[in-house]
Amino acid sequence: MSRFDATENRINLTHQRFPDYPREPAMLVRLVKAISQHVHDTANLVLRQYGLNHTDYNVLMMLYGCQQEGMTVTQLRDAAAEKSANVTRVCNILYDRGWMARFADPQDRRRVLVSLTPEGEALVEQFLPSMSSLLNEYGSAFDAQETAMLEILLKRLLGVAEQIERNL
Amino acid sequence: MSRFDATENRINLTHQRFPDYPREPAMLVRLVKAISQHVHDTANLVLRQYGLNHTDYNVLMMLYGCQQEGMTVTQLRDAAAEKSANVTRVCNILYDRGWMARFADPQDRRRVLVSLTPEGEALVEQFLPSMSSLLNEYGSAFDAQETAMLEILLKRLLGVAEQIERNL
DNA sequence: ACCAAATAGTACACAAATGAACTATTTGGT
DNA sequence: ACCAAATAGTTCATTTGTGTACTATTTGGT
Repeated sequence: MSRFDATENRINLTHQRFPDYPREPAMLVRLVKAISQHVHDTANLVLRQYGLNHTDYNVLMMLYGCQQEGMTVTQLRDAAAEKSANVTRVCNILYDRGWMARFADPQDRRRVLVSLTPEGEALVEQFLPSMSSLLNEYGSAFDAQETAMLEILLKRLLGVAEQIERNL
Repeated sequence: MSRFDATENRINLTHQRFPDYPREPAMLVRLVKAISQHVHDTANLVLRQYGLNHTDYNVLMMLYGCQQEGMTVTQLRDAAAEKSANVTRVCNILYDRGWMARFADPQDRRRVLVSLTPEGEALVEQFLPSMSSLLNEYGSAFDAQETAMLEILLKRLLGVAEQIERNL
């Protein structure tokens, strides 16, 4: 019995009490929230042994997957889907631990470029097996076709969510 | 051009550098995170006029959709998918504002039962139109079949995520 | 009946996230 | 050329979220 049943029952009853409350999107949004929380919590458990948390990991992975010599903090903010102030906070931590390098962008003096240090690269490659295993477990929920379908549907939902936020 | 493209490019490159890093589930997990964040941010904007934030809303909705006279804090924790300490924190706020009632459970002296006050019910019904509109906008991304498919797939992913966490 | 283990909810210290303000720099319009 | 508006990144105060410890109560095994 999933804990989500409790959530679902509440949503169904809300829809009955207030018929304009749209059951389906409410469910989707709650499911997304619950999954995100679980992933976050589990990732935190896995990453603890490396002295990291999920947010650190997200930022590090975006740096690892960067093909230029460095990326701006704004690029990192977008890729990691974190607020600017939080990116700065996490970057400070990573920098203090020697995993991140910072240098001025010669093309725009407002900008700071950030990249992984060799120690940072080594750290990432240290935790990548564990995190890959975890991700594979999530992926095991679906076959290839379902995975592709889900990616398409989620991308669409994200597109709409981004649009809604822009229009506010 | 979605900001998610930046994320996707980093994931693709990471997969090239480290082929065991599973591109598909990494994408799914990142999409879920991004959507959750957008929903959270937008909900906060919408709810601000009522003096509420997204977490408050989530808790209130679980209370509104409760058919018994009250629910235990543990039930609320499960339904709202929040940590116990956070539920207590939010309940304190709602209680202080007169939106929530608290009383002892006659059947188990460890338990506290919580429910909406009439003012709390009125508050919920005040913001329900706005939040319903927002949810309908998210739902507009899909037709009925896609919605049903997405709900099924996300429920499965949540089931796996819950299982993984239990096994740790 | 007794007692260890489990449970319920809260307090509290701390971590993580965020909004707003800020300074420096760049851009775009006149 | 000038300047207002926009941008980049950081700081900082505050809010939000969480892990752990705690007390009281209940459960389950002997």
